[in-house]
Amino acid sequence: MALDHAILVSLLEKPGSGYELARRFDRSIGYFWAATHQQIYRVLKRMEGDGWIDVREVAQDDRPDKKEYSVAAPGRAALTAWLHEPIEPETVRHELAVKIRAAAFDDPAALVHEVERYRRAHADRLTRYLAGERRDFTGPEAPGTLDAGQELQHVVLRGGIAYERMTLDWLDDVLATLRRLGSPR
Amino acid sequence: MALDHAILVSLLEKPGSGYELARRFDRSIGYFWAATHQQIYRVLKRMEGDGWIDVREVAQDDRPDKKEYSVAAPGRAALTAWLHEPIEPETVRHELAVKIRAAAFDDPAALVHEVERYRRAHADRLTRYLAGERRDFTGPEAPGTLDAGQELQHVVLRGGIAYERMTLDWLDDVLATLRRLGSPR
DNA sequence: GAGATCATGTAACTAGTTACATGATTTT
DNA sequence: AAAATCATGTAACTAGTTACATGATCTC
Repeated sequence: MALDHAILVSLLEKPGSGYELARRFDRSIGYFWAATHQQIYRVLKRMEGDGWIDVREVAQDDRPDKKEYSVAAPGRAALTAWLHEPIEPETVRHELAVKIRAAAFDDPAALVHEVERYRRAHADRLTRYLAGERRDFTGPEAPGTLDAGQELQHVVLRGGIAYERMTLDWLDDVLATLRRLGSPR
Repeated sequence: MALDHAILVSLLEKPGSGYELARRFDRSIGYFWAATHQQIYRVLKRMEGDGWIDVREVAQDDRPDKKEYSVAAPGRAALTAWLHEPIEPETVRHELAVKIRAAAFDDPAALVHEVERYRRAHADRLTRYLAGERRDFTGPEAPGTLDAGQELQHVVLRGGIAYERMTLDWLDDVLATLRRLGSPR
Protein backbone atom coordinates (compact mmCIF):
# COMPACT_ATOMS: atom_id res chain seq x y z
CA MET A 1 0.00 0.00 0.00
CA ALA A 2 1.81 3.05 -1.24
CA LEU A 3 -0.78 5.77 -0.55
CA ASP A 4 0.65 6.00 2.97
CA HIS A 5 4.09 6.49 1.52
CA ALA A 6 3.01 8.92 -1.17
CA ILE A 7 1.41 11.07 1.55
CA LEU A 8 4.52 10.84 3.72
CA VAL A 9 6.70 11.98 0.81
CA SER A 10 4.37 14.87 0.08
CA LEU A 11 4.34 15.90 3.76
CA LEU A 12 8.14 15.68 3.94
CA GLU A 13 8.37 17.91 0.89
CA LYS A 14 6.00 20.31 2.65
CA PRO A 15 3.66 19.86 5.66
CA GLY A 16 0.01 20.61 4.97
CA SER A 17 -3.66 19.85 5.58
CA GLY A 18 -5.76 17.05 4.12
CA TYR A 19 -7.32 19.56 1.79
CA GLU A 20 -3.94 20.76 0.58
CA LEU A 21 -2.79 17.16 0.07
CA ALA A 22 -5.92 16.47 -1.96
CA ARG A 23 -5.00 19.37 -4.23
CA ARG A 24 -1.44 18.11 -4.59
CA PHE A 25 -2.88 14.75 -5.60
CA ASP A 26 -4.74 16.54 -8.38
CA ARG A 27 -1.39 17.58 -9.81
CA SER A 28 2.29 17.03 -8.93
CA ILE A 29 2.49 13.80 -6.92
CA GLY A 30 -0.97 12.85 -8.14
CA TYR A 31 0.31 12.50 -11.70
CA PHE A 32 1.95 9.28 -10.51
CA TRP A 33 -0.32 8.22 -7.66
CA ALA A 34 -4.01 9.08 -7.81
CA ALA A 35 -6.08 9.61 -4.65
CA THR A 36 -9.29 11.33 -3.65
CA HIS A 37 -9.83 13.46 -0.57
CA GLN A 38 -11.90 10.70 1.07
CA GLN A 39 -8.99 8.28 0.84
CA ILE A 40 -6.55 10.89 2.06
CA TYR A 41 -8.53 11.85 5.16
CA ARG A 42 -8.97 8.20 6.07
CA VAL A 43 -5.26 7.43 5.76
CA LEU A 44 -4.27 10.61 7.62
CA LYS A 45 -6.47 9.54 10.53
CA ARG A 46 -4.90 6.10 10.60
CA MET A 47 -1.34 7.39 10.36
CA GLU A 48 -2.05 9.90 13.10
CA GLY A 49 -3.35 7.07 15.30
CA ASP A 50 -0.19 5.10 14.59
CA GLY A 51 1.98 8.07 15.51
CA TRP A 52 3.47 8.34 12.03
CA ILE A 53 2.42 11.97 11.66
CA ASP A 54 1.81 14.92 13.99
CA VAL A 55 -1.13 17.32 13.78
CA ARG A 56 -1.21 20.98 14.60
CA GLU A 57 -4.40 23.01 14.63
CA VAL A 58 -3.82 26.17 12.62
CA ALA A 59 -6.24 29.07 13.06
CA GLN A 60 -6.59 31.13 9.92
CA ASP A 61 -8.12 34.59 9.64
CA ASP A 62 -9.04 34.64 6.01
CA ARG A 63 -10.21 31.02 5.73
CA PRO A 64 -11.61 28.15 7.81
CA ASP A 65 -9.14 26.71 10.31
CA LYS A 66 -7.16 23.69 9.24
CA LYS A 67 -5.14 20.82 10.66
CA GLU A 68 -1.56 20.86 9.52
CA TYR A 69 0.10 17.45 9.36
CA SER A 70 3.83 16.79 9.44
CA VAL A 71 5.90 13.61 9.46
CA ALA A 72 6.96 12.26 12.87
CA ALA A 73 10.01 10.07 13.46
CA PRO A 74 8.13 6.71 13.25
CA GLY A 75 6.60 7.79 9.94
CA ARG A 76 9.96 8.68 8.55
CA ALA A 77 11.32 5.30 9.70
CA ALA A 78 8.40 3.52 8.03
CA LEU A 79 9.13 5.38 4.79
CA THR A 80 12.79 4.40 4.88
CA ALA A 81 11.89 0.76 5.55
CA TRP A 82 9.49 0.79 2.61
CA LEU A 83 12.10 2.37 0.37
CA HIS A 84 14.42 -0.57 0.99
CA GLU A 85 11.78 -3.17 0.16
CA PRO A 86 11.99 -4.77 -3.29
CA ILE A 87 10.12 -2.95 -6.05
CA GLU A 88 7.20 -5.11 -7.10
CA PRO A 89 6.27 -5.17 -10.78
CA GLU A 90 3.32 -2.85 -11.38
CA THR A 91 -0.05 -4.49 -11.92
CA VAL A 92 -1.30 -2.91 -15.11
CA ARG A 93 -4.94 -2.11 -15.77
CA HIS A 94 -5.28 -0.63 -19.21
CA GLU A 95 -8.96 -0.29 -20.00
CA LEU A 96 -8.42 1.06 -23.51
CA ALA A 97 -6.45 -2.05 -24.50
CA VAL A 98 -9.39 -4.21 -23.40
CA LYS A 99 -11.78 -2.02 -25.39
CA ILE A 100 -9.64 -2.26 -28.49
CA ARG A 101 -9.70 -6.04 -28.33
CA ALA A 102 -13.45 -5.91 -27.63
CA ALA A 103 -13.92 -3.83 -30.78
CA ALA A 104 -13.25 -6.97 -32.83
CA PHE A 105 -16.75 -8.10 -31.78
CA ASP A 106 -18.38 -4.78 -32.62
CA ASP A 107 -17.70 -2.01 -35.13
CA PRO A 108 -14.04 -0.94 -34.85
CA ALA A 109 -14.76 2.41 -36.49
CA ALA A 110 -17.21 3.25 -33.70
CA LEU A 111 -14.28 3.57 -31.31
CA VAL A 112 -12.56 6.25 -33.38
CA HIS A 113 -14.30 9.23 -31.80
CA GLU A 114 -13.67 8.03 -28.26
CA VAL A 115 -10.02 7.35 -28.99
CA GLU A 116 -9.69 10.83 -30.47
CA ARG A 117 -11.14 12.31 -27.28
CA TYR A 118 -8.82 10.18 -25.21
CA ARG A 119 -5.88 11.35 -27.35
CA ARG A 120 -6.79 14.97 -26.69
CA ALA A 121 -6.78 14.32 -22.94
CA HIS A 122 -3.24 12.93 -23.20
CA ALA A 123 -2.13 15.83 -25.39
CA ASP A 124 -3.43 18.22 -22.71
CA ARG A 125 -1.59 16.31 -20.04
CA LEU A 126 1.66 16.53 -22.02
CA THR A 127 1.16 20.27 -22.37
CA ARG A 128 0.72 20.58 -18.60
CA TYR A 129 3.83 18.48 -17.90
CA LEU A 130 5.91 20.56 -20.29
CA ALA A 131 4.65 23.78 -18.71
CA GLY A 132 5.58 22.40 -15.29
CA GLU A 133 9.04 21.49 -16.54
CA ARG A 134 9.59 24.97 -17.97
CA ARG A 135 8.34 26.54 -14.74
CA ASP A 136 10.32 24.42 -12.27
CA PHE A 137 13.38 23.12 -14.05
CA THR A 138 14.63 25.70 -16.56
CA GLY A 139 15.28 28.67 -14.34
CA PRO A 140 18.33 30.92 -14.63
CA GLU A 141 20.36 28.45 -12.56
CA ALA A 142 23.38 26.77 -14.08
CA PRO A 143 23.30 22.98 -14.32
CA GLY A 144 24.25 21.37 -11.06
CA THR A 145 22.58 23.94 -8.87
CA LEU A 146 19.46 21.87 -8.30
CA ASP A 147 19.32 19.93 -5.06
CA ALA A 148 18.73 16.16 -4.96
CA GLY A 149 14.99 16.57 -4.34
CA GLN A 150 14.57 18.75 -7.41
CA GLU A 151 16.72 16.46 -9.57
CA LEU A 152 14.59 13.49 -8.54
CA GLN A 153 11.32 15.36 -9.15
CA HIS A 154 12.65 16.29 -12.56
CA VAL A 155 13.54 12.73 -13.56
CA VAL A 156 10.06 11.58 -12.52
CA LEU A 157 8.54 14.37 -14.60
CA ARG A 158 10.72 13.39 -17.57
CA GLY A 159 9.20 9.91 -17.20
CA GLY A 160 5.72 11.38 -17.37
CA ILE A 161 6.65 13.36 -20.47
CA ALA A 162 8.15 10.29 -22.17
CA TYR A 163 5.02 8.30 -21.29
CA GLU A 164 2.69 10.88 -22.80
CA ARG A 165 4.73 11.20 -25.99
CA MET A 166 4.84 7.42 -26.41
CA THR A 167 1.09 7.24 -25.75
CA LEU A 168 0.29 9.90 -28.34
CA ASP A 169 2.32 8.05 -30.98
CA TRP A 170 0.64 4.77 -30.11
CA LEU A 171 -2.82 6.36 -30.23
CA ASP A 172 -2.05 7.57 -33.76
CA ASP A 173 -1.22 3.97 -34.63
CA VAL A 174 -4.48 2.83 -33.00
CA LEU A 175 -6.51 5.40 -34.90
CA ALA A 176 -4.91 4.44 -38.23
CA THR A 177 -5.65 0.78 -37.51
CA LEU A 178 -9.27 1.41 -36.51
CA ARG A 179 -9.86 3.55 -39.61
CA ARG A 180 -8.32 0.96 -41.87
CA LEU A 181 -10.56 -1.75 -40.43
CA GLY A 182 -13.60 0.49 -40.65
CA SER A 183 -13.24 0.97 -44.39
CA PRO A 184 -11.89 -2.32 -45.72
CA ARG A 185 -10.53 -2.48 -49.23
CA MET B 1 -15.23 -2.42 -13.52
CA ALA B 2 -13.51 -3.86 -16.53
CA LEU B 3 -12.57 -7.31 -15.27
CA ASP B 4 -16.03 -8.47 -16.32
CA HIS B 5 -15.42 -7.09 -19.76
CA ALA B 6 -11.88 -8.42 -20.04
CA ILE B 7 -13.21 -11.90 -19.24
CA LEU B 8 -16.03 -11.53 -21.76
CA VAL B 9 -13.54 -10.53 -24.46
CA SER B 10 -11.33 -13.48 -23.62
CA LEU B 11 -14.29 -15.88 -23.69
CA LEU B 12 -15.47 -14.46 -27.02
CA GLU B 13 -12.01 -15.01 -28.42
CA LYS B 14 -12.20 -18.58 -27.11
CA PRO B 15 -14.49 -20.24 -24.53
CA GLY B 16 -12.71 -21.84 -21.59
CA SER B 17 -12.62 -22.73 -17.90
CA GLY B 18 -11.73 -20.48 -14.98
CA TYR B 19 -8.37 -22.15 -14.82
CA GLU B 20 -7.70 -21.50 -18.49
CA LEU B 21 -8.76 -17.88 -18.09
CA ALA B 22 -6.38 -17.52 -15.16
CA ARG B 23 -3.55 -18.71 -17.40
CA ARG B 24 -4.54 -16.27 -20.13
CA PHE B 25 -4.41 -13.52 -17.53
CA ASP B 26 -0.80 -14.51 -16.84
CA ARG B 27 0.00 -13.65 -20.44
CA SER B 28 -1.89 -12.30 -23.47
CA ILE B 29 -4.87 -10.33 -22.14
CA GLY B 30 -3.23 -10.20 -18.70
CA TYR B 31 -0.45 -7.99 -20.05
CA PHE B 32 -3.04 -5.22 -20.09
CA TRP B 33 -5.40 -6.28 -17.33
CA ALA B 34 -4.06 -8.23 -14.36
CA ALA B 35 -6.26 -10.68 -12.43
CA THR B 36 -5.77 -13.67 -10.12
CA HIS B 37 -7.71 -16.92 -10.22
CA GLN B 38 -9.63 -15.96 -7.07
CA GLN B 39 -10.96 -12.83 -8.73
CA ILE B 40 -11.77 -14.69 -11.91
CA TYR B 41 -13.77 -17.46 -10.22
CA ARG B 42 -15.72 -14.90 -8.24
CA VAL B 43 -16.62 -12.87 -11.31
CA LEU B 44 -17.48 -15.98 -13.35
CA LYS B 45 -19.94 -17.02 -10.65
CA ARG B 46 -21.55 -13.60 -10.64
CA MET B 47 -21.79 -13.38 -14.42
CA GLU B 48 -23.25 -16.87 -14.56
CA GLY B 49 -25.87 -15.83 -12.02
CA ASP B 50 -26.70 -12.80 -14.14
CA GLY B 51 -27.06 -14.93 -17.26
CA TRP B 52 -24.16 -13.21 -19.02
CA ILE B 53 -22.33 -16.48 -19.60
CA ASP B 54 -23.28 -20.14 -20.06
CA VAL B 55 -21.55 -23.09 -18.42
CA ARG B 56 -21.02 -26.56 -19.78
CA GLU B 57 -19.54 -29.39 -17.70
CA VAL B 58 -16.80 -31.02 -19.72
CA ALA B 59 -15.61 -34.48 -18.67
CA GLN B 60 -11.97 -35.04 -19.49
CA ASP B 61 -10.18 -38.38 -19.54
CA ASP B 62 -6.64 -37.26 -19.04
CA ARG B 63 -7.32 -34.45 -16.53
CA PRO B 64 -9.83 -33.37 -13.89
CA ASP B 65 -13.20 -32.32 -15.32
CA LYS B 66 -13.76 -28.65 -15.97
CA LYS B 67 -16.52 -26.13 -16.50
CA GLU B 68 -16.37 -24.46 -19.86
CA TYR B 69 -17.79 -20.96 -19.97
CA SER B 70 -19.00 -19.15 -23.07
CA VAL B 71 -20.61 -15.77 -23.61
CA ALA B 72 -24.42 -15.65 -23.71
CA ALA B 73 -26.47 -13.01 -25.51
CA PRO B 74 -26.96 -10.74 -22.46
CA GLY B 75 -23.21 -10.82 -21.81
CA ARG B 76 -22.50 -9.83 -25.34
CA ALA B 77 -25.04 -7.01 -25.09
CA ALA B 78 -23.40 -5.81 -21.87
CA LEU B 79 -20.01 -5.78 -23.58
CA THR B 80 -21.35 -3.75 -26.49
CA ALA B 81 -22.96 -1.26 -24.11
CA TRP B 82 -19.68 -0.90 -22.19
CA LEU B 83 -17.78 -0.41 -25.44
CA HIS B 84 -19.92 2.60 -26.27
CA GLU B 85 -19.41 4.24 -22.88
CA PRO B 86 -16.88 7.10 -22.74
CA ILE B 87 -13.28 6.07 -22.07
CA GLU B 88 -12.34 7.32 -18.61
CA PRO B 89 -8.79 8.57 -18.09
CA GLU B 90 -6.71 5.84 -16.46
CA THR B 91 -5.93 6.28 -12.77
CA VAL B 92 -2.19 5.86 -12.55
CA ARG B 93 -0.43 4.18 -9.64
CA HIS B 94 3.28 4.26 -10.28
CA GLU B 95 5.03 3.04 -7.16
CA LEU B 96 8.54 3.53 -8.53
CA ALA B 97 7.89 7.23 -9.13
CA VAL B 98 6.87 7.61 -5.47
CA LYS B 99 10.02 5.76 -4.38
CA ILE B 100 12.22 7.99 -6.52
CA ARG B 101 10.79 11.09 -4.88
CA ALA B 102 11.13 9.42 -1.48
CA ALA B 103 14.82 8.78 -2.21
CA ALA B 104 15.44 12.51 -1.70
CA PHE B 105 14.96 11.85 2.03
CA ASP B 106 17.27 8.84 2.07
CA ASP B 107 20.33 7.78 0.08
CA PRO B 108 19.52 8.00 -3.66
CA ALA B 109 22.34 5.59 -4.56
CA ALA B 110 20.73 2.88 -2.39
CA LEU B 111 17.92 2.65 -4.96
CA VAL B 112 20.28 1.81 -7.82
CA HIS B 113 20.30 -1.95 -7.34
CA GLU B 114 16.53 -2.16 -7.05
CA VAL B 115 16.06 -0.06 -10.17
CA GLU B 116 18.50 -2.28 -12.03
CA ARG B 117 16.47 -5.34 -11.03
CA TYR B 118 13.28 -3.58 -12.07
CA ARG B 119 14.89 -2.69 -15.40
CA ARG B 120 15.77 -6.33 -16.04
CA ALA B 121 12.15 -7.33 -15.40
CA HIS B 122 11.02 -4.85 -18.04
CA ALA B 123 13.72 -6.00 -20.47
CA ASP B 124 12.42 -9.57 -20.03
CA ARG B 125 8.90 -8.42 -20.65
CA LEU B 126 9.96 -6.68 -23.86
CA THR B 127 11.67 -9.88 -25.00
CA ARG B 128 8.47 -11.84 -24.37
CA TYR B 129 6.35 -9.29 -26.24
CA LEU B 130 8.70 -9.35 -29.23
CA ALA B 131 8.69 -13.16 -29.25
CA GLY B 132 4.88 -13.08 -29.21
CA GLU B 133 4.85 -10.62 -32.06
CA ARG B 134 7.18 -12.77 -34.15
CA ARG B 135 5.11 -15.86 -33.37
CA ASP B 136 1.66 -14.41 -34.04
CA PHE B 137 2.07 -11.55 -36.47
CA THR B 138 4.90 -12.23 -38.89
CA GLY B 139 3.77 -15.43 -40.50
CA PRO B 140 4.02 -16.19 -44.21
CA GLU B 141 0.80 -14.24 -44.85
CA ALA B 142 0.84 -11.20 -47.06
CA PRO B 143 -0.18 -7.89 -45.45
CA GLY B 144 -3.92 -7.54 -45.32
CA THR B 145 -4.63 -11.19 -44.67
CA LEU B 146 -5.08 -10.77 -40.92
CA ASP B 147 -8.65 -10.51 -39.70
CA ALA B 148 -9.88 -7.58 -37.61
CA GLY B 149 -9.36 -9.44 -34.33
CA GLN B 150 -5.74 -10.16 -35.14
CA GLU B 151 -5.08 -6.62 -36.33
CA LEU B 152 -6.50 -5.26 -33.09
CA GLN B 153 -4.52 -7.69 -30.94
CA HIS B 154 -1.43 -6.62 -32.85
CA VAL B 155 -1.95 -2.91 -32.28
CA VAL B 156 -2.43 -3.55 -28.56
CA LEU B 157 0.79 -5.57 -28.51
CA ARG B 158 2.60 -2.77 -30.37
CA GLY B 159 1.46 -0.50 -27.54
CA GLY B 160 2.99 -2.86 -25.00
CA ILE B 161 6.24 -2.95 -26.95
CA ALA B 162 6.35 0.85 -27.21
CA TYR B 163 5.66 1.11 -23.49
CA GLU B 164 8.49 -1.25 -22.55
CA ARG B 165 10.98 0.50 -24.84
CA MET B 166 10.05 3.90 -23.42
CA THR B 167 10.32 2.51 -19.89
CA LEU B 168 13.79 1.06 -20.51
CA ASP B 169 15.02 4.40 -21.85
CA TRP B 170 13.54 6.22 -18.88
CA LEU B 171 15.06 3.76 -16.40
CA ASP B 172 18.48 4.46 -17.93
CA ASP B 173 17.82 8.14 -17.29
CA VAL B 174 16.78 7.33 -13.71
CA LEU B 175 19.90 5.25 -13.10
CA ALA B 176 22.16 7.97 -14.47
CA THR B 177 20.45 10.52 -12.21
CA LEU B 178 20.67 8.34 -9.10
CA ARG B 179 24.35 7.60 -9.75
CA ARG B 180 25.12 11.26 -10.29
CA LEU B 181 23.44 12.19 -6.99
CA GLY B 182 25.18 9.34 -5.18
CA SER B 183 28.62 10.58 -6.07
CA PRO B 184 28.36 14.38 -6.08
CA ARG B 185 31.13 16.43 -7.60
C1' DG C 1 -27.85 36.71 -1.12
C1' DA C 2 -25.63 33.30 -4.38
C1' DG C 3 -21.92 30.82 -5.84
C1' DA C 4 -17.08 29.60 -5.34
C1' DT C 5 -13.50 27.99 -2.59
C1' DC C 6 -11.67 26.13 1.68
C1' DA C 7 -12.02 22.54 4.94
C1' DT C 8 -13.31 17.99 7.03
C1' DG C 9 -15.60 14.21 7.31
C1' DT C 10 -19.17 9.48 7.25
C1' DA C 11 -21.38 5.49 5.03
C1' DA C 12 -22.13 2.09 1.76
C1' DC C 13 -20.42 -0.32 -1.72
C1' DT C 14 -17.13 -2.48 -5.07
C1' DA C 15 -12.82 -4.34 -6.26
C1' DG C 16 -8.45 -6.43 -5.28
C1' DT C 17 -5.10 -9.12 -2.29
C1' DT C 18 -3.55 -12.73 0.67
C1' DA C 19 -4.04 -16.88 2.94
C1' DC C 20 -6.06 -21.16 3.22
C1' DA C 21 -8.27 -25.48 1.46
C1' DT C 22 -9.38 -29.57 -1.32
C1' DG C 23 -9.06 -33.06 -4.66
C1' DA C 24 -8.04 -35.28 -9.37
C1' DT C 25 -4.62 -36.73 -12.54
C1' DT C 26 0.19 -37.09 -14.57
C1' DT C 27 4.87 -37.42 -14.46
C1' DT C 28 9.14 -38.71 -12.29
C1' DA D 1 5.61 -42.33 -3.15
C1' DA D 2 6.40 -37.49 -4.20
C1' DA D 3 6.07 -33.56 -6.92
C1' DA D 4 3.90 -31.06 -10.62
C1' DT D 5 -0.04 -29.66 -12.98
C1' DC D 6 -4.97 -29.19 -13.52
C1' DA D 7 -9.06 -27.63 -11.44
C1' DT D 8 -12.19 -25.07 -8.22
C1' DG D 9 -13.19 -22.77 -4.58
C1' DT D 10 -13.86 -19.99 0.58
C1' DA D 11 -12.65 -16.44 4.04
C1' DA D 12 -10.71 -12.46 5.81
C1' DC D 13 -8.78 -8.40 4.92
C1' DT D 14 -7.26 -4.08 2.53
C1' DA D 15 -7.87 -0.56 -0.74
C1' DG D 16 -10.55 2.30 -3.74
C1' DT D 17 -15.00 4.47 -5.40
C1' DT D 18 -19.31 6.86 -5.06
C1' DA D 19 -22.64 9.26 -2.69
C1' DC D 20 -23.87 12.07 0.90
C1' DA D 21 -23.19 15.70 4.49
C1' DT D 22 -21.79 19.93 6.93
C1' DG D 23 -20.03 24.33 7.77
C1' DA D 24 -16.78 28.49 7.34
C1' DT D 25 -15.21 32.20 4.61
C1' DC D 26 -14.72 35.03 0.39
C1' DT D 27 -16.02 37.20 -3.85
C1' DC D 28 -19.38 39.05 -6.84
